[in-house]
Amino acid sequence: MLYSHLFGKTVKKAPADATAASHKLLYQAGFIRESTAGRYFYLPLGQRVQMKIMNIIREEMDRANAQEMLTPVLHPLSLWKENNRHRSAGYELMTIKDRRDFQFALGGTAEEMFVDVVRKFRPSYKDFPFNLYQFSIKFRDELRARGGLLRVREFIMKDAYSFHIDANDFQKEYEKMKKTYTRIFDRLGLATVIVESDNGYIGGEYCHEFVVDAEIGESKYLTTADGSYAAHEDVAVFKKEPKNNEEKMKPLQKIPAKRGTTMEDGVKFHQLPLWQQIKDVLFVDEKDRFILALIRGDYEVNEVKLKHLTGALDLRHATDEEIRNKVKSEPGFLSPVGIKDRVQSEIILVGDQSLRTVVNAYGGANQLHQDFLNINIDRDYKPDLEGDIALAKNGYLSTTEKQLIAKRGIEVGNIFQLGYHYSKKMHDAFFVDRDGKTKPFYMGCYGIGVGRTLAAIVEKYHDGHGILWPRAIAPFQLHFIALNIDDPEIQRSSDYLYSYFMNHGLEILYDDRPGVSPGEKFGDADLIGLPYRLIVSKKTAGKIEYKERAAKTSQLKTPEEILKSIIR
RNA sequence: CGGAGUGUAGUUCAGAUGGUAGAACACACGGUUCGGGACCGUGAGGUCGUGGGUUCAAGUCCCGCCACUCCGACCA
Repeated sequence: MLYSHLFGKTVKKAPADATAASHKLLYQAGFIRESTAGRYFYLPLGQRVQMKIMNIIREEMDRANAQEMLTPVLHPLSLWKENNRHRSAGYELMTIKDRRDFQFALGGTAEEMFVDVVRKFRPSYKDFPFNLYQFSIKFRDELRARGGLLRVREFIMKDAYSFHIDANDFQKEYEKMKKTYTRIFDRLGLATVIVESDNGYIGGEYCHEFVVDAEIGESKYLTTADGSYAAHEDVAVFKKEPKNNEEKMKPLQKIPAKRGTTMEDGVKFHQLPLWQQIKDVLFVDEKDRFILALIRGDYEVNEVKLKHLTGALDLRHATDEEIRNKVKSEPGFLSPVGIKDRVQSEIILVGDQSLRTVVNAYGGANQLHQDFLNINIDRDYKPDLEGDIALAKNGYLSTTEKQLIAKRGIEVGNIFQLGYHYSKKMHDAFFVDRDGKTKPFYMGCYGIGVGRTLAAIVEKYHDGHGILWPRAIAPFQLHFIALNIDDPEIQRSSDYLYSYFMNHGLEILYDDRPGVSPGEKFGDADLIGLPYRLIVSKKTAGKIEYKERAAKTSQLKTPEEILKSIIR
């Protein structure tokens, strides 16, 4: 490729509001441009990288016997309605109508489509298992796009869906995909952590994220130093050590308490530890039920766990007005004790197991400036539901007594167990088994965000001057700079070398621009970040200056020597 | 959804108190330079996000809308 013909050029300044390194560099180096928020043009350089990433994913998926196909981007909305997912995913699902008023969803993920195409064949048990995948544009109506390619509203995703006759068979595929993904990210130069996580609106019972460690990432997870445990904050569990269980229960006492409304105010007023306080967080779900989450004072409520325990799809915090008028309590003084007698509408008391690690707890008394002392579970209140609704944090102990470390990372891929989540809800999603009976098929799905992976690579591979592309995905291998190209002799030899390397199958970007200063050409080469830089000038005297992007020094070599060091 | 902020040339920004739209970079042409983002000259490029209002006069003041960015989505 002649640089002089390359569409998209480097610029000195990145947009003022770009904060992510990958965003700035991909912009400055001419790989991407924004269309509207969260929708990007991939310029020729960017698209070359994207294609290379896709090809690596494709090779590894094919190696794992998955089969590539393609589904329409517009999904009939009726399909999404079969399992009511248009509602649960409604907040980020986009819909569109054609001229006949036929409604479509702009696909954000394609489980329904793949179930639909599979059931068209009325499969037999003999046809299983199989794994189908595609690369296609996915639409997510994100509340907020962020960090260049890191969180966007439109992107290419590799999504795969596997179909099985039972859980056993699926389990093998799940493990195979874990290995395949690790191989893929390995080849892309990314070290990934496999993190247990929440299925969210995709559904199913368990799943894992592939996370690249990075401060800029949005995925919060907890891990142990030895890596034996890694789980997303949404699902991470930890040990809730007993506090004062040996203490004797004292009688419940109501006392005046002129204090502020924070947990800290309670600690100061009563001169008692934070952990002895009961934290009461009132939520309202999508059915307008009140949900009072109860937890030991030094812990925080994990909303994802709370949703799972209560079956709520959507939670929001109750307003002060609701606490006063509907629950007949007082912000900052909520208490499970006697609260059911106050509320007319439905209220569900959800207790965290940590409540059982304390006796004689204290907290509000559902009235302004009134507190209870010596509150005891079972005696003074009884949760309707009890379980784990606590948020794991840095420094807590894992269930195996190891320190948990909180980290952030970029979620570049994930694998989901779907089980019967779709096949039981959608009609005809079955196969005919050996015994002649129809049974729902068992599913899994597996996704990789291509653009986000690209951004994650840049986050990992850059320095103060620009990008350092790993060779496997660099848009070109060689950045060939001709200085003094106005000299016909140099022009002739550069042109010759350009074809020489091309003819040897190397991808080469030839900076043939006349009248551009050396400094500018070097700057552009560093910014674009191809793995090898070659220079020809008056000074190189028949040889070529060779330098690897990350290296400090260069050597003079012959074309043959360069070929040898590059084609390893 | 809440809070904060920003919309002026392709980009980064400047345009106190209202009075004929500016710079730098980038771009085009000419010339000089030529191993770490050189320089001189000339030139082209803007419905000041959008709609309304106040005013003799609005980029500037007021109101609505739109777009975009950042923070938060949590302790009752």
